[in-house]
Order: sequence, then structure tokens, then C-alpha cells
Amino acid sequence: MRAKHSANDQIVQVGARVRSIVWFRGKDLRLADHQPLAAGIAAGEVLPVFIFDPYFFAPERAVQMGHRIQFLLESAQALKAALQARGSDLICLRGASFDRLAELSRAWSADRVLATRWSERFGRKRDDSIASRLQVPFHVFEGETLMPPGDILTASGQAFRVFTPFWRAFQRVFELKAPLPRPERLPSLPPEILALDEGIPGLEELGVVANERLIRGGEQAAWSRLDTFLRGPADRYVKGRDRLDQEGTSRLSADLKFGLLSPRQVWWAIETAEARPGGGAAFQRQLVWREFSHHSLWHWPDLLERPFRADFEGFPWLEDPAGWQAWVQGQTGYPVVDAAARQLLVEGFVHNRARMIAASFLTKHLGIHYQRGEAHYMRYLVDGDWAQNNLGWQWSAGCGCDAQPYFRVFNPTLQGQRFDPAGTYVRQWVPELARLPKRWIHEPWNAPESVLLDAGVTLAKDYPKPIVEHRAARARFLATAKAHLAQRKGLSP
DNA sequence: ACGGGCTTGTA
DNA sequence: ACAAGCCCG
Repeated sequence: MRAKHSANDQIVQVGARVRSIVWFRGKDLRLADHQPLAAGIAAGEVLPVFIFDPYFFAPERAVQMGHRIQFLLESAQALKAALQARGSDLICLRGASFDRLAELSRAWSADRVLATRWSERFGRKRDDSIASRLQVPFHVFEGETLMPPGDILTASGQAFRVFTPFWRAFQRVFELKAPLPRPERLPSLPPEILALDEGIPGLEELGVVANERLIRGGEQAAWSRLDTFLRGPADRYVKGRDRLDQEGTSRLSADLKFGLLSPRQVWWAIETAEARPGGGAAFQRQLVWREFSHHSLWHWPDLLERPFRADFEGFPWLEDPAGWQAWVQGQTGYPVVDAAARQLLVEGFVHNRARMIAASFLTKHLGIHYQRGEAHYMRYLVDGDWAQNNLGWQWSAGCGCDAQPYFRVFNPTLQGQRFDPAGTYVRQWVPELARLPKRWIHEPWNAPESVLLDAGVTLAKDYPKPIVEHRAARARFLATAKAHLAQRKGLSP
């Protein structure tokens, strides 16, 4: 006998009672605009499940991405609470995804399993394997992106390699549909299924040290961030987004990564805002950069292993252990580069422009492989996403899809002066320079002795002298890149 | 197949 | 202007 349902559910009960397991997989931790969930509810009974697979959640894996684990666990807790408040629950299991899923499917006599697609190669492989081994149908839904990866092609049916034509094509074909509402009630779960719940693991259990400085997870927190963005920064976005010293960006990257918000909900919120924000279109363009990264990774799954530009293969990157350590710890002597490094470790977040400055410095000034920077960012970023992080690093290194030309090397002093004019960002993250006047905040090595003295800064003691000289480092990279690319060109037919 | 055009810049 | 080059219609 089925549990009692609200009036709404009675209506559904009249139809076929299809039993759908809705498998939440960490990129769709929300109730609103959730296509598998909505499809499940429309068809009958729903069993929401999350599986803590050791592939991600074994302690030795979890510590490799502690910030994201913390954010995900918080978001899963919020999801569980929201499902409980609506008469259902999030059944949490531990172990190998396929085994636990198959077991649950048998225990509940499920008719099918529904989930949101992951576009990375290993996600696709996992889904193929699950579909072929599961006794019941396995349906994956789109929704991680605005358009399904692979759906936007050039006139000749090829993948785009340059953003702007992709953006134009996107605007031509994208049709915005209203996001699905958040379900008010869900069918309840039988006691024998509720009894299978193994709960959400705690951080300690996974060997992860809690970090109080991270943004909060959960669907509600995400909506509050979206609201904050729409109330201010969205209107000033065109210029404000580049400012390191202001709250000029959306701060929605982690919400989109974990699917606390779908990109469609965010796009819709911009479109339907009472006062259309002045920076709405510019922000939507940024959302399409997110699309571009997912589409690119879909077309070229080995981007995670190799440079997009084949002529960068075999590039003579340097080891430079001392340079690497300085870059990681924020001790390069370039204030804005160091601020970015420290913000990453402390907050698990870095302003987009600061990411570019940091990436340019690591790859060009230090000549260190972009993949090392990419991996370091993946380790600490709350919003760390394979597709986007990889695109960003390859773009910065000059070897990526639509990359900046290799000879365009960011000058960290100029970037700092332009986008953090008063040095507010630097002062926050490099407090040993806090008393330096803004004239010298981005180039303390040029400050007069008396100024340094007044600011209480002794270079090489309180704060390092630059570990490389900008002009020399720039020249070294250009010479190396030029020689390497010329050689590669000579090798190719 | 020709040519306009190309996220985030520097000197 | 530029230390190039090539995407895409």
C-alpha cells in the first residue's frame, strides 16, 4: 500500500505509476529546473539518490579537492533537507556507483534511472557503461549547459575554434525556455527504502579539514548570490567585472559548477529582471564562454591531456622548483600575482582577471607548464570545473582554443595598476604591503627607501624582491616560444 | 577562395 | 603598430 499523498499527487496516481530513480551526481544539486526530477514526478514515483563513490570520495581523493568536497557536502545536505521538507528524501549510499545503483534499483523495483549528463569523457564512459549494464533503462538529460554540447556547429558542420563566431551562432539558435518550477511536493518513500539511507559523510570522515572562508553551499545560498548580483553588479558588469577591488562579478561559478543553479535559470533571471541590467548582455556572453568550454571539451576530450594547438606539443617548459613554490605560496614579489595565489589557498576562489594574471605569470614569466597550474587550481578552487579551468589555462598559456597570441604577455604591474588602482585587492591579500602608498603598491621594488621605511616594509625580508625581472622574463619566453614554434612548423608537412 | 576579423595586451 | 596566424562565412 502506498503512503498518503497530497491532492496533487492523487492526480498523478491516476496515470501510470512509473518508478524513477533520480540520480543526483553533483552537477545538479537543486530541485528547481531539474529535468530528471520533473520527468520522474510527472511519470509517477521518484526515488532521489546520491552515491558517494570512492572514485571521488575516498579520503585520498577527497583531500585532492577539499574545497569542492566541502561545498558539495553542504549542498547535498541542503538538497536532502529540501527533499525531506517536500515529503521525500535523498537516499545517500556509499560505494561503487554502478553496484549501489543496481542494488537500489532491484530493492525498489525501479522502472528506470534518470540523471543529468556529464560531458567530460570519463563521465560519458561511465554513463555508457551504466546504460549497458543496468537492468532498467538509463536516461540522461541535458541541462548542464544552455545548449547540448555538440549542437552548435559551423556552416560546414565543424566545431568552432574561435569564440566570437560560436557566440554569434549560439545567439542564432538558442531558444530560451522558462525554467521548470521547483516541485512543491514529492511522493513519499517507503520505510524499507528510507532504511537504506547511509547518510551524508562528514568532512572529517573524508579527511578534509573544514575551511570557514569558503562560500556556503545549497540552493538557497545560490539564489541569494544571484539576487545580490542582479541588484548591483549586473548593471555595472561591463566595466565592473574587470575590477579586482570591487564586487563586480557574479560569484556564481560554483553554483553553476554544482548545479545549484542551472545556466538556464541564470539566463532567465537576467532576461526577466524588472530593470534589465545594463551588463546583462555582457554577462550572458560570459555564460556562453562557459558553453564554449563545454562544447570544446565535448569535441576534443583529450584537451585535458594535450594542448589544443598541436604545435605546442613538446614545448620546453621549465621545472624551476623555487619559482613554482613562490608562485604557489604567493611569494613572487609581484603583488597582484601573490594576492591571487593567496586568495586561492584561503578562499578557494580567485577573481577571473586575477586568474589570468596568475596564469600568464606562471606560464610565461616562469615558463612552467600550464598543466601544473591547472592542477593546482583544480585542487583548491571551489568552482573548479574541468572544461572551464582547462580552457582558461590553455588560453592563458597561448596554446588553447582561440588563445591569445603567445607573444601577448601580461605585465603584472600594469594589470595591477589598471584593475586594482588603489591596491585594495593587494592590501587585502598581501597585508605586509598594506601601508605602502598606492603609487608603489604594484611595484614595491621601485619604491624609494624612505617610502618603504614609512610603510614598514623591508624588501627581501617582509616581502620578496621580484623573483624574475619582467622584461627579461618576457624576452626569454618569446624567444623560447618562437624557436619552438618555428621548429614545429619545420617538422610538420 | 578571399578577406574581414579575432575577450580580456604591450611597447 | 605589433613580435603572426588562421578561423569562418
